[in-house]
Amino acid sequence: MVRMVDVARQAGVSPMTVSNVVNGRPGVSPGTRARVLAAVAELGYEVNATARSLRTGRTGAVGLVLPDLEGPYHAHLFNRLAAGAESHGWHLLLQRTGGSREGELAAISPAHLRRFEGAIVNLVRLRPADLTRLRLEIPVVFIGESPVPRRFDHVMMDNVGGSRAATSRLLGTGSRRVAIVGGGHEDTDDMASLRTRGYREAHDDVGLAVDPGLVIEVPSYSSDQGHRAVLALHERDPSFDAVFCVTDALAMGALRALADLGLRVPGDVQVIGFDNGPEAEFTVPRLSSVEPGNEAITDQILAVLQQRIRADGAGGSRPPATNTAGARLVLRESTR
Amino acid sequence: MVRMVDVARQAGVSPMTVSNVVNGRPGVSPGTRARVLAAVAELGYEVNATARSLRTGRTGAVGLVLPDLEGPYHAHLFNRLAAGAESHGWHLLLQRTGGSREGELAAISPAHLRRFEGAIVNLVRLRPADLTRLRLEIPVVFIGESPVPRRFDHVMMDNVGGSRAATSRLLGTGSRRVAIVGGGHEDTDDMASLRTRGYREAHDDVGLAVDPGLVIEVPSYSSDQGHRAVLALHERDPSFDAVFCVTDALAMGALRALADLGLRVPGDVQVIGFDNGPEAEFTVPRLSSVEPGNEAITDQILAVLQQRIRADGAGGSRPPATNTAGARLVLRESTR
DNA sequence: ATGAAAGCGCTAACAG
DNA sequence: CTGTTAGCGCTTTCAT
Repeated sequence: MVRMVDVARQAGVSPMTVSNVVNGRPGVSPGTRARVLAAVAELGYEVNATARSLRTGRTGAVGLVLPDLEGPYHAHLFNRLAAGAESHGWHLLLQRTGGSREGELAAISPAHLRRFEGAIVNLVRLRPADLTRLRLEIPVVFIGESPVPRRFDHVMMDNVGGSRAATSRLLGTGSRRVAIVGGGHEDTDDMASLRTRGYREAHDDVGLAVDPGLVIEVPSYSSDQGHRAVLALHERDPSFDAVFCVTDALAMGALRALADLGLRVPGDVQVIGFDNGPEAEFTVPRLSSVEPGNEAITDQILAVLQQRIRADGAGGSRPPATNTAGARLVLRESTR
Repeated sequence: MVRMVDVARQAGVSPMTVSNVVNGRPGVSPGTRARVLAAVAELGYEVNATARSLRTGRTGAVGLVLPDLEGPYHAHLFNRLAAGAESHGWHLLLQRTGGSREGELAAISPAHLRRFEGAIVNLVRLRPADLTRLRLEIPVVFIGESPVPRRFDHVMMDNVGGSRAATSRLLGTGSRRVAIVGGGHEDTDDMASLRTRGYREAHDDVGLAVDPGLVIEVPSYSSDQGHRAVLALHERDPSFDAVFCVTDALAMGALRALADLGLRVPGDVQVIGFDNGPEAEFTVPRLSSVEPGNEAITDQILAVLQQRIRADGAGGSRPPATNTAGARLVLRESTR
């Protein structure tokens, strides 16, 4: 391995001068700079990021911690954030927790998080109580629906508003028996509960009661669960005339199940998803979906993170922010 | 930040003893160990991975370098590899190149790669000529179809065999005008060329000539390209009666385009994809696809990498291996 | 079984 | 403009 001292020797200068050249710091004469750069090229020197990081405490890398990459939503999130991070001068590295308690605890431990200058973390299993004693040694922005203690920054989408808009649309176009796939008890503030809250509010708006039999919980948000849920519902009670799925992945499974059942979409059953990923354009029929403001969310996350990273150490940092991005409905062929 | 010295002071021992306890090394009396662990718990000490890494040269992290996460294939690859890496005691971190020359060059520079103990790299833009002078300072296994110099380990799937099987099936079930979406010139060894080779071989097998008008190049392998390609082909020459898409993502777009055109699948046009991702189960109609041996590939990649990491420094490491995993056809509703 | 010394490669702070 | 000193937190080596 070629070290800075080797370059220094080769160029006949001190390591410090090499450091100054390599890092583009001012105050090096053109001649010296040229000799150093020549030595760098000749020896094929590359800075040792680990050593630099130990010395400066900065790594240039930002971590994105996600449960996994099932379903397209997280993949697109990563793509958008990676592109955005680039323009902030960071490298985004994705780490997976597997969606388990242990995986999440390990991922947010200082030992792992210190690889990064800052992190964007999406928890799904840990409860706020698990986080009360958490000491974060780097700036962290939490994303996703899992509630976190107030003292942390949290960027999320407008789950309630988006679900309410979707459900209102279904109820406003003749559907009376709207199922929600991926619904929950509304007794917590996780994704299932929040989106169920909007679903119920839309029912309240038109004076309709929610039938608990139409609120379907699922263990995960992948397509196979959507498929399975709709088949099971139809078996139990085929009276539903619309399905609101809390993710696009679930909705893709639901569309497949309706095709299996010989039901027409949107003629017999309307379907709306949530996320508005690129694949919504290519399902048969094309999927109507809640667009959660993906662009705005990406920008907000990175803005908050940059603020925190810059302010780190400096006093007067703003109080933690819970930012909510607006959602709107994108109508395609799966609704009337 | 709590350091090892702090723990040592608290426990009344030397830093070295703390190090021994924290790393589970033998030769520490039970009493001392207990006192150290108590101090660790009380102060909330976590080892500083950066410092450890600078000293030992090992990071515990393995990098996966991919162009991006467009389309489901790479996302599933990441999931599988992350799970596998876990069981080898590594953390898998995903880094994106954006699919550009500069992005790829930056990602494989020692500066970035040294964050990792080993890396799995999928290049799409760089040619072997760009890699001839490349000095890798950590073990790297290349994956994907982009050819790399012989001296590197390379794990890939059986592109030619898989494509040949898919095309043979189409030709064997009555189709005579089989288009390939994502095809290439066969003058290089990239994915498009390899899969086109199998496509041509299948034609040769039955004594049919390939119509160059049915070989459709695309700039990327996402669904919108598949959609666009099929619409354009139909406009130019609607005589095709089957479409072989070199990725599932393309095939999803193709299915959507055929629906737009009012063509029945598989009645009017048969469709086969490549990758056999989970979403192939949920398209309408369900997508027949080439299963490239995903499980086997994951295992091979990790096995080769572990071998290299363990052998690093030790002499007698085996010559670079080019492993090819077998492919087989999974038939669903989009074929007859 | 435990500890002291040295150093991984780099850069902040200061001196010249 | 350039160099010297010191040390980031940890672990290897060797002594006790």
